[in-house]
Amino acid sequence: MTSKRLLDKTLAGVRGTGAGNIVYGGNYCTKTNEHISAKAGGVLTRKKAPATVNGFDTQIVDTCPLQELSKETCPNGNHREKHNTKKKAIYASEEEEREVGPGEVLKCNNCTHRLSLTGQRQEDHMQVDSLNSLRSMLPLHVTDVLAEEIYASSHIPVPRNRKPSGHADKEVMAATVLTTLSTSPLVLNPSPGASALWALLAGGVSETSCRGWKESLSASYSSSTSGNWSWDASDQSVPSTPSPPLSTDVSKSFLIYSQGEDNIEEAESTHFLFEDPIPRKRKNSMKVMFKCLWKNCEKVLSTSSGIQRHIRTIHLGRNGDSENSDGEEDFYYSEIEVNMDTLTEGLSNLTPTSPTTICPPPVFPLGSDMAQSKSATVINSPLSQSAPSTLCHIRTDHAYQATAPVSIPTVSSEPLNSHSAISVSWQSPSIIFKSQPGAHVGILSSGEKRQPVTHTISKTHTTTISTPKPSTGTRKPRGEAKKCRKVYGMEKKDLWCTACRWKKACQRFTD
DNA sequence: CATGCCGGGGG
DNA sequence: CCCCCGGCATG
Repeated sequence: MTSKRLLDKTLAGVRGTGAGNIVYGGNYCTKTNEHISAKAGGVLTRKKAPATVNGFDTQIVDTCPLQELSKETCPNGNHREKHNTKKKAIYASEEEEREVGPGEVLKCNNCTHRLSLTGQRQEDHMQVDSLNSLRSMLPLHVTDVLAEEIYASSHIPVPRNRKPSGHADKEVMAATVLTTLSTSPLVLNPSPGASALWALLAGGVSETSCRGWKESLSASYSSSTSGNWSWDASDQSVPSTPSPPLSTDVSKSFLIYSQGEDNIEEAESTHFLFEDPIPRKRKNSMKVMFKCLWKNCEKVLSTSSGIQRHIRTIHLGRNGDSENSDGEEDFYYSEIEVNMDTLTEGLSNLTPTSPTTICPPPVFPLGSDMAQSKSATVINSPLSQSAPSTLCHIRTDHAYQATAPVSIPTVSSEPLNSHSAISVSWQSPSIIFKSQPGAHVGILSSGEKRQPVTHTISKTHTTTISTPKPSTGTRKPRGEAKKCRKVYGMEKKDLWCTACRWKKACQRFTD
């Protein structure tokens, strides 16, 4: 390849990376998502993408801050899935995309955000200025892209009123952005390149030269990051195949983590997933990050200064530039070692607790609630988040993962439908997994019974999870509804439903 | 104790 | 299957 070409590629890669983050999150959500992300990514080119799709993406991007974004990703993915066909087609015409070329549109597998270098997205107006400032700090093109992407994708919440004043501020912003970014995309690939990136970030963005970036990026992408898979410009095949990494072995590890629930299935068959993955993933995935401990703030930055700034400006309401801090910020953040994988997961939910944090899931009883966690856990153990109103302590230990397998079986009973896996009741906003309620679940609970609790809830859960085997041992608690016997009375026994007559569980008045 | 059901069993 | 019932768990 010509150097030029290379360059382009690299650039593309960069972009892709940016976008990738988010998408990645999506992946985590579910296996399905992986496809989605890939596809979606393909599609996304703003120009070309169908309005619908676009709209969707855009919306998300614009509207949500990083955290939300991550959440949204999943859903997004779903939607996308729906459109997949379309997308596929689009993807198919890679050529088209290609034509666009690096300069013009960012293409990544991921999608979510592709910006034109030239133009900001309409939505971004508000932040344009900040963006610009950011840009100035970064090396040339790449920077540009990066920044934009970052912005676009993560939308770091920056006080709008706060205008970047001076270099310092800019730096801060940049740092913030980058950091944020780190949470997302880069994280995904714990490749050397990534580290380089990190280093860069930490060091001060502006310093690095384009080249350096490129190099590192390219290196990371080409080699270790199988993850980038999708987006590799050269790799055209990817698009068509939704599931990215599968083909490569590297992907293996990726898969495991990335494909959330679905993995379960796989996991089942392949135990190695759980047993083995941990070590593997750890390899290069640990990173030191700084997490904001402020209540409800899950911000995690890669640099201490960044986090300090964040705290200072966002939480303490001090001036961004006041470089001199009394050190108060120190109280509000902590250093954490983040496992990239985990992070990613977190990304997907990015909820309250930072992505980084993961609380080991409680034991899983068979409770339905747990089930959810199970599923999640099984996969990535993202859910842990739910619990953590407080943060559990950071540093992820995947110990619980070990447990995961156990639960799997249960879960597995579920359908392996595509996305199914996680249906998550976690529907809370944060949800990660996409749940498409429809199909997969459901049925399990059928006759089996009534769970004492509220129907709604129980239903959901029940469905989601495989119902703990009711029959054996545990008898279902008596239903509340009046049964035939009570309703009709012994005298009218003939009116009873057969089940009642047989002394079986009433079929007519089910709870 | 009345119910609701499970686990069996006979036809 | 269809019918029944013993018996246990619950409220």
